[in-house]
Amino acid sequence: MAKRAAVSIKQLARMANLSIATISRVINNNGRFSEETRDLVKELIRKTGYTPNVAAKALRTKTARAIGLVIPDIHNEFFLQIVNSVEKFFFANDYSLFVCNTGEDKVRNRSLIQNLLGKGVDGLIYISRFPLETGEFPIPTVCLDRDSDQSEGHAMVSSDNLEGGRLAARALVEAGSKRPVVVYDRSDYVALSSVHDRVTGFAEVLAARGVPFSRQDVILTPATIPGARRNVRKVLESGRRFDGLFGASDLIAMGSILALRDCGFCVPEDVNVVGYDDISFSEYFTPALSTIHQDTAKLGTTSAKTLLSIMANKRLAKRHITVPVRLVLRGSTRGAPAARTRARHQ
Amino acid sequence: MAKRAAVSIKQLARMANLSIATISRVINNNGRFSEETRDLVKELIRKTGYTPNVAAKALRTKTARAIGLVIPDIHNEFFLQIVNSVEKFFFANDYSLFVCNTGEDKVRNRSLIQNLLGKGVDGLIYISRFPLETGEFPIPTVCLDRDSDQSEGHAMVSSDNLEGGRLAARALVEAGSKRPVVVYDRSDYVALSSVHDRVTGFAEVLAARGVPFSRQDVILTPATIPGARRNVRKVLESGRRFDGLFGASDLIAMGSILALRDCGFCVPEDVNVVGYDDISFSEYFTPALSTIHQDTAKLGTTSAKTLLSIMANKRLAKRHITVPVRLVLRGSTRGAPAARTRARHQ
DNA sequence: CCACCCTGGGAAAACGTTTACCCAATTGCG
DNA sequence: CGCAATTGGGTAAACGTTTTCCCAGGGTGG
Repeated sequence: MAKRAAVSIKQLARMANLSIATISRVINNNGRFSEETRDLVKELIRKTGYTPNVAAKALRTKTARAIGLVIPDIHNEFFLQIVNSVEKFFFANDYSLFVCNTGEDKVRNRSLIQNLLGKGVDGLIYISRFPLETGEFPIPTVCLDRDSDQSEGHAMVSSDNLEGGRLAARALVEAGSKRPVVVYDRSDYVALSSVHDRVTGFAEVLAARGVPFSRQDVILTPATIPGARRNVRKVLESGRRFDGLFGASDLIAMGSILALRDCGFCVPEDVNVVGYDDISFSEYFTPALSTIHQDTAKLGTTSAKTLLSIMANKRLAKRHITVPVRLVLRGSTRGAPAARTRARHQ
Repeated sequence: MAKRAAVSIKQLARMANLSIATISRVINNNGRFSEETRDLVKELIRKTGYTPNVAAKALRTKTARAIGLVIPDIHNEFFLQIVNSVEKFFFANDYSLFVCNTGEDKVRNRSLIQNLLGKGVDGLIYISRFPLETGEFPIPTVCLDRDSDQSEGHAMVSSDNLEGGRLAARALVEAGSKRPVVVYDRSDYVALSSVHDRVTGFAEVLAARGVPFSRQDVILTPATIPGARRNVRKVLESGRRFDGLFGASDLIAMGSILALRDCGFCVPEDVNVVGYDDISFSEYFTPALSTIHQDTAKLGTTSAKTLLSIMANKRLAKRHITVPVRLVLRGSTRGAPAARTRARHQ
C-alpha cells in the first residue's frame, strides 16, 4: 500500500474516467451526478485514501474553514478549559482552530493577530487585555471575558462577574466575616472588566449589608500563588488584620491562604477565604477552597456558537451575552458542608 | 485606513509598476533585484499592510510550514507544558502548529491524523498511546514519551523514565520505607513504555537493595485523583499495609495521599509518598509532594529540534534521545527539608 | 413530430503564489 | 571596439480546488 504522494482529484478523475468537476461535485455533494457515479467515486476515495488539499480549497473558496483563538496564558487552567470546549465545538463543526498564546505580551499579541489574518481565518475568539484596534480587524470576532468595542460588529461573551462578586460577598458575611478584604492584580483590575466587575459586585453587597469596606481594604498582588503569598504576608506582617478574604482568582486565594498560614492564622477559623474560577485543584487544596465556579464549558461553546452566528451574518439578539456563575462552598469558609478532604490530624 | 480586502501581490505589482515575480522575489529575498526596488516594495508592503496568502503559498510550494502536535489530554499539565515549549520553539522558527487533542480516543486519534495530513503539515510530534500504523504516515515524525516504530524514520524522545523509577525507589528506601508499593494505571502500563520503564527502574533498585517487592505490591487505578483515592482506599480497607508508595504520576500520588488520610494514616509519618512529573501544584499540595521532576521544556524543545533535523533530512546521531530527570524532595517523604508550606496547627 | 426541459457531466477560468526560463541592457575584458 | 558575462526583471506555467457556463441526449407535452 505504498500509494504515497497524495492523490489528487485529478488522479481520481483519470481512474474513474470522469472529469475533475464531477469528482469535486460528489465530494462536496452539490451539483448533479448519478447514484452510480457517486458510489464509484466514494469507493475510489476510500481505496486511495484521498484527502483533499486544504490549501487549494482555501485558496479557491477564500475561506480557510478555520478560526483563531487567542488567549493570554495557556498555563492558566481557566483559559485552558475554554480552549478545550471551543476546540471540541469547532472540531464537531468541521472547523479547525489556531490557538495563539500571547503570554500577555503586547507585541506577540499583534504579531499573532497578523499571522492569523494571513492564514485567512474566518473568525476570531479573542481573550486578551489588549483591546483590538478598531478597524484593524475586519473579520467576525467575539471577545470573551473582556471588554470589547462593540461598534465593530464584535460581540462579547462573559461570565456574570458582577453576580460572582456578590456571591462571594454574601458567602463571606454569612460565614461571619465582619472585616473583609479583596485581593487582586492591579493591572488586571484596570484592564479587565471581569476583575473590575467582580470587585464592584463584591463592594455593592457589602455596602447594602452595612459591612465596612473601602478602598483601603484591598491588597494588590500579581495573580500567582507565590505573588499573592508574598504580598499578603507583607500586609499581615505590617499588622493589618481582617477576617474575610476574597481572591480575584483561585490562584490568588491559594497564595493568600499560604500567607495566612505562614503568619499563624487558621483558615477558616480566623479568616474565611473565597476564590474565583473553581479550577480543578481548588477541591484538593488544604483547606478545600470555597470559590465562585465559572462554567468554562458554557463560556466556550457560547462563544463558539455566537461566532458562528456572526459569521453566518445572522443578527444577534444581544450583543453581550452573560453566562451564570455559581458559589461552591468548601472548607475555606466556616459553616461549609464538612470538607471531604479533611486530614485526620486536625 | 479602510484599505480592507486583502491586498495581493498583484496589486503591489501594479502599484509599483513591477511584475508580480519581482514582488515575490523581494518578499522572499531570493532572486535578483536592485536596492531601490527592494525599498520601494518594502515600503509598499508596510503601507498596505500586505500579508501573504498562506494558502496560495502552501499550494504552490507544497509545504504548509506547519507542523502537527498530537497529545492525549490537554487537561494534563504535563502535556500542556510540552505544548507550550514546542509552540514557542516553532513560533520562533516561523512554523505554525496544529495542536490536536485526542482525548485518548482511538477514532478521534485517527481522524485527527487524517486531518493533519490533509492540511499538509511538514512534520509531526506525536504523543499517544496508539502507535502510528506503519507506512500510514509518510512525513517526518518524532514520538514523544512513547514507543515508536523506528523503522519508519521516526525518532523518539523521552524522559529517562528508568532512572526516574530508580530515583523514586532510592528516595523511598532512604526515607525508611521497608515495604513499598507502586500504583499505576494498568492500561498505561501496557501501552506506555514510559510507565513501564518507571516501574522497571523502581523494581530494579528495590531488588538490588534487598527490599521485598513483587508483582503483588502493585495497586491498579485510573490515573486521576479521585480514581487513585478510591482504589487506594479500597486496598487499605481490605487490610493491606505498606509504608512507602510510588505513584506513576503526581495525580495518582495525590489521590493516594487523600486515601491514606481518609483511612487515618499520616504522610509521611506512616507512609512515604513520591509522585512523578512535578506538576505545578505538587508544591502546594498538603503535604507538599516529593516527586520526580520531568524537564518538560527540554522535552518539548528537544522534540522540536529533532523534528526539524529530520525534516532537513539530516541524519540523526541517535534515534532515541533521552532527557534527564531529577528528584525533588518535599514534605511527603520523611527527612525532607522542612516543608515551606507547613501549617501552624500541625 | 417538434419544441421544450431536465439530467448528467465536461471545459476552463480563477484563487495568489513561486519559479524556471527568457530577454534587454549594462558592465567588464581583452 | 566587440563580445561575453552579469544584472534586473518580465512571462507564464503550475499547484489542487470550486464553480460557471455549456452541451448532449433523452424524456415529455402539445
